[in-house]
Amino acid sequence: MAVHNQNEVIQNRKNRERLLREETIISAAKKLFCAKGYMKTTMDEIAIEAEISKPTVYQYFKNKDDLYFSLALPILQRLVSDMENMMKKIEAKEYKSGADIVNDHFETYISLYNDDPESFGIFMLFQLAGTVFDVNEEVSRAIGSLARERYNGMRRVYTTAITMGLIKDVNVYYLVDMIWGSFLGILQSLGAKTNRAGTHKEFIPTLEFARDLISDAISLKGDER
Amino acid sequence: MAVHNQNEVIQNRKNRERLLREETIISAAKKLFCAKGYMKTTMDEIAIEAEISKPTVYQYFKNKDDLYFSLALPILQRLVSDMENMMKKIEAKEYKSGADIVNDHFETYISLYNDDPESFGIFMLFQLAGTVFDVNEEVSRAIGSLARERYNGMRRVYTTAITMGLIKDVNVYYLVDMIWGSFLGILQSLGAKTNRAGTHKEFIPTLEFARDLISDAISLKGDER
DNA sequence: TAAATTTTCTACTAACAGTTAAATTTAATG
DNA sequence: CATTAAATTTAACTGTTAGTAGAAAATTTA
Repeated sequence: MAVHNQNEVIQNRKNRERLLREETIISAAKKLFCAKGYMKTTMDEIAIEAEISKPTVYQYFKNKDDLYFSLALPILQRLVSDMENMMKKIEAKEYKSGADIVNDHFETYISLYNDDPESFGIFMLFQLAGTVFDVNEEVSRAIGSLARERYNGMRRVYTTAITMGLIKDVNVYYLVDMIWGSFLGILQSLGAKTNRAGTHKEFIPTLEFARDLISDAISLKGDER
Repeated sequence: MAVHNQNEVIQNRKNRERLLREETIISAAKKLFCAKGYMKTTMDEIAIEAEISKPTVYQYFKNKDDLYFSLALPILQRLVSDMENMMKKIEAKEYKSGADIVNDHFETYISLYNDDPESFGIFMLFQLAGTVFDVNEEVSRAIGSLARERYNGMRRVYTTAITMGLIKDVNVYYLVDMIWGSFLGILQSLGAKTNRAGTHKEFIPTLEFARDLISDAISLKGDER
């Protein structure tokens, strides 16, 4: 009993240490990828930055792409938890209008981006990069399933909003796609214009414009309720 | 005189041959990049596909990135010429409503994408790929200046539409950004979902949804004119 | 036909992702 | 303290591929 317990405790510590080292590698990789770009960063450099040897890096990550796209996973995890929050809020009838919901929806995107623009950029790239990278099947599946979860959840939020009479009876598939697409595209096109994502915040007014336009278009006016 | 003439003729033929070979390389590169992706396509393969040797490829293109992004240039050229057409149409007062303009605007994007989804994908990637690729300064500048030209032109189209009383007095900077962004983002997010850009056309209804929503939001209603 | 010029190709280098296996360290156990 | 087991390092290695230098071939000019 005592021994079994001790084993467990040791195992726990080892797992913790493993996670810690994984984080060390990820943070070293992120620093270098962001500073020098994917192509110019070598696995040897990442190992040195993480203060370990190269073969150890490969014990934690299958290959360079795997490591790169692992940086995008926390973004998706937060997207899912943001969605769950919105779900709770609408079920608790905390939203008083369609505009409330759309505002919240955009707000979660903006704060997510602001908190970690670099990872967000990698996440965006991942969606486009099928033809460019040799993406690890496992990472790809993980990202895909989280994205689906989030997407289904957001659709449910808007469906509920329709049944509650907060917004017009629009096709929620298209609506959710359009909101996400607008955000992505605006970020991307303005990032390209300033030629460095994250340095300028010029996309905020455009996002607000888009948000208000969409929110206006789907909100039920006084005489329509 | 005769000799000079001959020189000229020969020079012309040489230029023609050079362009032809360049096209052969581009078309070989495109075929392979699209089939196997950027990473898995080697310069040797491209050379073989183009029926020349590798150093010859490098006589025509500085490096692999240069070759890759050269595929995106025709897309931008067409974007500019589409813009010029819309400019002519609005100056000739051929647009009868704001919806006409927005429809046309989206339509040019859609047909551009349909005509060559692969190149369009590369073009999209270019905007995001600053941190990934070692982009040639020259190509980068060329793309940047064409994009700016197009963007300024589209803004003028909408400004004219406002003065003509076809649409509401909105901020045209934001409007043009939003339309482009919506298109990009919707394409991108649905491409990610089906996991292969260009194979499915599922984004069309979402685009139509976005188009109608935007067009509705900026159009002057009967009682507002 | 011979010299000059341009184009192309053979054969190479340098860099880097990813691996292997033996040596070393670190920690757990009796 | 000695033994066992696990993880890490060392250091060398393989294989691939972007990019190049210099020879060879083709073409143009005289």
